[in-house]
Amino acid sequence: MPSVSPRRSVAATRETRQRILERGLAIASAEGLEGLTLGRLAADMAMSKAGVLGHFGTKESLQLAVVDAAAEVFSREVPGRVRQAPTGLPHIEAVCEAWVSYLERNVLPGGCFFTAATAEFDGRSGPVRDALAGMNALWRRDLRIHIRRAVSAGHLAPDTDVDQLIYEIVGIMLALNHFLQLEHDDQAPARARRALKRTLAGAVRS
Amino acid sequence: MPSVSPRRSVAATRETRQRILERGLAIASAEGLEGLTLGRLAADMAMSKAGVLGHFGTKESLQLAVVDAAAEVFSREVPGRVRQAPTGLPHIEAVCEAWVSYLERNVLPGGCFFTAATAEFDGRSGPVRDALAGMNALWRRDLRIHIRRAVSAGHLAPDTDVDQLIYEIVGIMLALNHFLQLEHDDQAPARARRALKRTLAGAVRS
DNA sequence: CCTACCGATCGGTAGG
DNA sequence: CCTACCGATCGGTAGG
Repeated sequence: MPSVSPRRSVAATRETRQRILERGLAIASAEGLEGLTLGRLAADMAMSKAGVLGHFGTKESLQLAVVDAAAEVFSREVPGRVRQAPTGLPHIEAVCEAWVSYLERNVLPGGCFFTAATAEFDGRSGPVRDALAGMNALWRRDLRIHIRRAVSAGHLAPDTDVDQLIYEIVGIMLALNHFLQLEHDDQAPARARRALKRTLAGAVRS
Repeated sequence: MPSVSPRRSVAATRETRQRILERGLAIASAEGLEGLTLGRLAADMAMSKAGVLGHFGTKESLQLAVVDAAAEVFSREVPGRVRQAPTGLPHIEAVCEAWVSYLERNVLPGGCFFTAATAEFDGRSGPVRDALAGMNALWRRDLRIHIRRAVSAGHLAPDTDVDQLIYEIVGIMLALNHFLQLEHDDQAPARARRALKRTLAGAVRS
């Protein structure tokens, strides 16, 4: 007979942890990953600071967990929505459209978490910065694979500068987040789509 | 006979204030405008917190003064360097080149102050956010004027979508700052120049 | 420009 | 998961 019946079941604990992370991600997207304080998060959750901290140990662990939670949301909302798209250029177009749509729908109150957190931490050092850089690198790697496939399939020109194309796509997305968050410019998604169309058209095999 | 001989001359006080702002701008570009704390700034300046605060009154006033100082540096380094460029497309090209060069030379340790501060404050409200939004709007207005002149001069196509062009240029610059700060990618300036060339070429009168 | 404070909040710990 | 703390730091003030 196992010594069970803890105060809270493992499942309930895990659920609380997930709720904390969802709230933390929303706060961090709008107010920054450093602005996400234990006191603020605890107040939002109607918990004590110690209760929140108990799930993570340190603030840095909380920040790393929020980065992971952000990656999960992004994966679900962008690559996760286009798995059915045909390989090559159609897949790239679908990924870009899902990305624009993700920002357009304001899934997180502060826009793209990674854009905000990266700008916040790019001048620092440590595990959080490294985790953010790693996520950015992973995402670029994903893009790179799909662009290469589009070249192999003959959709894009054989001399396509893959890193140049990634650079330009990232710029279009950074601008979209910028104009949405700072100017609340509802024409920004249309501009992003136009810019993406023009940029991809310039790389199409002629 | 005026009651003069204060402890410090007006000129010396102004100079100290300027030194504080220069240091504050460097800190803020790397660690954020909120991460610029009075204690940190005072320690860097080998002054007391009260000594620093005396020049500004409140932290918010310090932040607003840093925003103004950033605008002065940017004006000097970008538009200030291309006043001799001929009106129209050559002026736009010169401005973009000065902008890339400004980021390439790492004038501020954390890259573009406005990019970092805008990302930090775009989800908030208040005078600092408003000042940053105003500076962004001023700069876009400047770009818009030069693009319109290039259209009038017949350098750019008459049906040029001015705001679309601004959007794409801003995206290229945001990406430049992103890849420089996060990846220390020394190929990023070349990519920015290539993207600018392609984008402007697409708008040239055919 | 300084010293000497203030209340509030920070991340974190002890103990239950 | 809580209460009750801790030392450090925050922005800011008083008084000189």
